[in-house]
Amino acid sequence: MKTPSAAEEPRWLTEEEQRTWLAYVHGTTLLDDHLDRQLQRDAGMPHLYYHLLVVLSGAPQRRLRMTELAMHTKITRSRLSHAIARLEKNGWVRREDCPSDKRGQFAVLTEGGFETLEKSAPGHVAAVRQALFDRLSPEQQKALGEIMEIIAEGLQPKEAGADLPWLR
Amino acid sequence: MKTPSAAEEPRWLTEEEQRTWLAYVHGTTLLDDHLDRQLQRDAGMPHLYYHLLVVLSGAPQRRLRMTELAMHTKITRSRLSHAIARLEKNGWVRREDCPSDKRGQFAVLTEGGFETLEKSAPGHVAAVRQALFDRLSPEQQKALGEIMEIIAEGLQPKEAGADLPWLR
DNA sequence: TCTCTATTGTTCAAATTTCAAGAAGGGTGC
DNA sequence: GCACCCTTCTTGAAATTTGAACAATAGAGA
Repeated sequence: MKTPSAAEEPRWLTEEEQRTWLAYVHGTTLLDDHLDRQLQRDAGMPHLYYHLLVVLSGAPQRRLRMTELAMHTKITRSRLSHAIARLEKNGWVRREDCPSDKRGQFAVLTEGGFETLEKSAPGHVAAVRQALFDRLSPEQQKALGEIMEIIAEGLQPKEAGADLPWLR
Repeated sequence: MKTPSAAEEPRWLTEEEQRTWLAYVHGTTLLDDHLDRQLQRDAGMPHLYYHLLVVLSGAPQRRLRMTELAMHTKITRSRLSHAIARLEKNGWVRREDCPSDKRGQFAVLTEGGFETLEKSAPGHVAAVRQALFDRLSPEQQKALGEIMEIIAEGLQPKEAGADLPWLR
């Protein structure tokens, strides 16, 4: 008979799981750092900020409500508020009031923001290629996509009350 | 004849590559956030700090030179200095002078730090399992480990002059 | 020994992120 | 209209991270 569930010995990671997890932490830490530096150097902003511009550039009329943008980028609205404020100072984004909801704000990619994006996109793509795609076989690329989609989906449960960053 | 290489059209990501990359960004962003919150709630520290304790606990005599610890965790010495200072305030780590190199410092896991680790480890492992391993097939786990090792290796070139965080 | 360069680790200030709180509008039921 | 709760977004302070500069020591070579 086993001990009560509250005192159950946790299922530790196997050695192979530990290796996998450590590789995950190392790989993501190094890649984050690498892209943040590359973009800070070549575009004057960290990766997240660059990604915000990318998402805006692909949205209808290059604009998105704050909460939607937070949702698309998987971050909190607070973090987004600060980030947009900074991008606004750079002249790369401007805010616009939402006509149908007086609480709402649009983040709009400016022409200057778009140009900055165009200038820095080649370097960024090259960095992602060099660090990631150029090193992986087609099978590994496919696997990585599937794996990351599973992880992302798992952390965004559909149920009400889920702890999602953009609802905090 | 093609245009000079400096003006070469960059190799943009294919649609599938874009999906993979977006999934990567989403998955890692959400998982980072998830673990930081879980550990902040249950152990009173972010994931990196927890990981520092883990690495120290596995080192000989539960101690490591600062630069070694930075190397093991893929971060800069500056970041590590701040982190260790905070962990020291918590009583989870202490510093010790290195007898053979007067510049050197050891970060040493204290008994209190070890106990904190023991208390929070089950919850952390459970979170990693739930978010990652429980959702992936054995093949996917294997693939993820291999992929992340490739990425990590690629970002740590052996050549002199490489831009490694712990040498900055 | 002396000099020059490299390594080690820290520090300050600026930038970013987190967290808790709050202002303001929307929407429902009465 | 009003009371109530929810959503939207922002704000300020604390925590963390980055980047540059620095002091101290190590190590190599003349």
